[in-house]
Amino acid sequence: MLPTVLRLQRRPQFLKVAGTRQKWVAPGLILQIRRRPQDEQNETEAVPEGVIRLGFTVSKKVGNAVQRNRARRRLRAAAGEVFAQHAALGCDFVVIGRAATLKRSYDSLIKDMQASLKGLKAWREA
RNA sequence: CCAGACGGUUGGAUGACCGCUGUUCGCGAAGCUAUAUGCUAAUCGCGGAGGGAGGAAAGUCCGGGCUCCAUGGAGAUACGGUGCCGGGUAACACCCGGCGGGGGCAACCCCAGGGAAAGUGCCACAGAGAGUAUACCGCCUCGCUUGCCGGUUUCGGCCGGGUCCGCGGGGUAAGGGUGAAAGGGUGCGGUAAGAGCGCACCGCGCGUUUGGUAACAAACGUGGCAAGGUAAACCCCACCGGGAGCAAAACCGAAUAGGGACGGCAGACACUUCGGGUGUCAGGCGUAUUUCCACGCCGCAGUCCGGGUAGGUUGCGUGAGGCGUUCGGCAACGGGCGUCCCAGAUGAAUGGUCAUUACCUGUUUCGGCAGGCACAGAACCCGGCUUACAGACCGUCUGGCUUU
RNA sequence: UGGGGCGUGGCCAAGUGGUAAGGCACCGCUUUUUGGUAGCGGUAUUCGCAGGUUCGAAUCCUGCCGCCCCAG
Repeated sequence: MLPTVLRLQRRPQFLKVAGTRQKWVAPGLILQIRRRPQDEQNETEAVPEGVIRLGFTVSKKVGNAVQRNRARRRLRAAAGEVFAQHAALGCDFVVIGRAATLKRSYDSLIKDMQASLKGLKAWREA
């Protein structure tokens, strides 16, 4: 049974993840992580236990709208393969696209993602 | 064949695996009920079918639809916009046809193209003079003085001439020079020299006639040159414009706090602006429970109502719609008939990966190999404009060369 | 979506129709034993890009490009 993967949908959620200052920079992407504390359940946005939440950010530095869309789609496809299998439970992630995301091959992108999870000690064997 | 002008179409293809998001159908969950072999507005899951970025989706420069706000009607002022004429259109700053001006051998292209005899302003430098024109050089004429020439002489001068120089008065605007621009141009006549002073042609203004719906054009007559440029300087004239925007707007509506209504329970005293408020004691609640003390909070507990936040739903795609055909029109476009339904997201889908292939470039041992494959992503919708764009294809026309 | 502003030497910038000030920086010279200071001289501008109006445009008009800010 694979864990549920939800999407981050609000700007404050993204800011919370960025506020932890925990990140890993890979050639094809940047990964930010926030481990949700247990006592967050009594807040308004209660999230069930063991759920992985994921958000994507691609800034205007990457290129025009077409290039930004393409970068986000490649990251989303790669994350769909990696995160449900190997990401630590109960964490929020933000994946940031870089200019190299467009040029980098798909295999390298997946390896970048796996290395980032291991680097942040959020790797979980399937 | 080469060079060019104009108009239009298109914006790679196929397959495999894994996904995303609407629509629709079926089943199930779930919910409701009269508990049955019933029902389905919304929600979730599974399966089937079918749909899923553009010519510019872009810039947000114009014009509309739609929604709300304001507004009794009409007008004026201010502000902003538009600006040859006619037509098209829901409307436009758009489009079509025509006129005028400019460019090109031509096809064809470009033009904010109303008013400068209503007024104001500006026209640097240069130049004599820059807007009631001017007079520096020059040209002509008149006068004077000196020199000069001729005559005469009593040798002091006098008379005449007026080529040269100078001074003064007048005439002139042809020539020189300055400038972006010097107050019509060329020629002939004319004159002391000149000048629209006169004449011819051209240009310009005015009038009439003819053609044209009109802009305008042509012809004839006439004026005798007056009226420099600039309105993308102020301005004048004509016409148009209420404001804001789908994060508009409508509906549903949690928690918390606050507001109101209802009846129930609830005390006394003091002060007071007599609605109520404040203080003391009493009372209630909380600190697991009970009693006392202490502390904190306070009218208590309940039912209902309205506004309204988060959030959700609608707005939201049948439309000034696409395609085909026919009729009218030079055309833009309009009418008729037939046919089709064609994206709907909201941290935002429309894809990811791989393979084959088309095309282009380089290289080649002619087997291949390497690289590239434009501009660019809907966000309420529509009509335009502007800007970006690798290539491919089609049609019409112009000039040149060659051949027949 | 709506609104506003800016773009001038390498940097900061003035100039609102008449041919682009000033300061810092840079280079050279003088002064000084040397360096600094001080003084003198010099360099470099398609005025963001393109078109138009005008005799003439950084300036006026139109269309683009880039950057910044504000409101929701």
